[in-house]
Amino acid sequence: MLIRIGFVSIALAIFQNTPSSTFTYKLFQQRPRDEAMARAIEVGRKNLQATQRILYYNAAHGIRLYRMSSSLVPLATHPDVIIDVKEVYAKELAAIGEFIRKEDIRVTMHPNQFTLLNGNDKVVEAAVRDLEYHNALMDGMGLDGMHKINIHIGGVYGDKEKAVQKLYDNFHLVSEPIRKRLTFENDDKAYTTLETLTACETLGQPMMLDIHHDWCNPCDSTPLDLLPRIHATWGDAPMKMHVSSPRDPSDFRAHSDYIDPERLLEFLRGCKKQGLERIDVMVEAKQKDLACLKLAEDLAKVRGIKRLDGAVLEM
DNA sequence: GCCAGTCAAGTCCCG
DNA sequence: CGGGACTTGACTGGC
Repeated sequence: MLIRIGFVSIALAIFQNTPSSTFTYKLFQQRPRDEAMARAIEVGRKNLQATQRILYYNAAHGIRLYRMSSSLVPLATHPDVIIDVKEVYAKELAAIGEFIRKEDIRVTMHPNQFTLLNGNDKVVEAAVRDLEYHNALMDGMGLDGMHKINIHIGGVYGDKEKAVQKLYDNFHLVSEPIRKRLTFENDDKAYTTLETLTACETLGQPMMLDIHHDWCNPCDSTPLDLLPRIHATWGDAPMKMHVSSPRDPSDFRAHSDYIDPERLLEFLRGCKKQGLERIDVMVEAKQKDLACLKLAEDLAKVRGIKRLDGAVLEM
């Protein structure tokens, strides 16, 4: 079984290279419109350059899974601003996409917690706009449907069944190109693995298993019990999952600096036993790329696991 | 150059 | 129903 490990957004090993520089609406309003617009576009370009640099770093370190920042282009979806990212950054996006394909890196994006498809009309409208923005970036990179955009089921609003039904009812608002990329992740408080899986099966979208969220918010079945069904939702695309470790027993939901390989290893062994040929593991840890490489190093010490590259292993 | 406060988003809990 | 917590990294302003 091939295991590819990745990290989120920023490479700490690179000096002063954030892909998430901001330009807030408050500041936007304080300047003449033309100047403010130019500034927003410039910040976006800087973030894309930082992203390109991180991808160089990933290729050099054998890291073939990466979640891009969701704050690449500030204010791109703000109703009063709106930046056509595919047009404005056509050259930059094409170059990044070409590099991603050449180096066989799988990229994903994860709109923030405020992007939900089951809220009120205004919330859903903003969420769809946000998904279109994320999709436009990946489209501009010329990436296929293996590169995913991940969100959560959404709010509960006092009645989970009704709230999930709202998601189903709203799903027609999500365009076909976005559906090719959209995954749903179980969360640490509201929607369990089984509830998320059921929604994914109903909608025909892949399920992103977050194993730490499952520990925080378990259901009657274990992730390994549900693995055949979860795996099936991915179709032709390799299955992807999230892992993080609790920072502290008293602060269980928060992410720690690095990943404790033990509990993950137990899950990976179960995956191997069930015949999975490949799994992509996204590390969510404070130490980002350093935690990703450390996990690869730790897993490589385990008997039966071979490190093929920086963050690529064979089990 | 450091530290505290601000910003942005939507939900959920408390009063 | 209004306000604060939650979350996260970047950034601003005071000293």
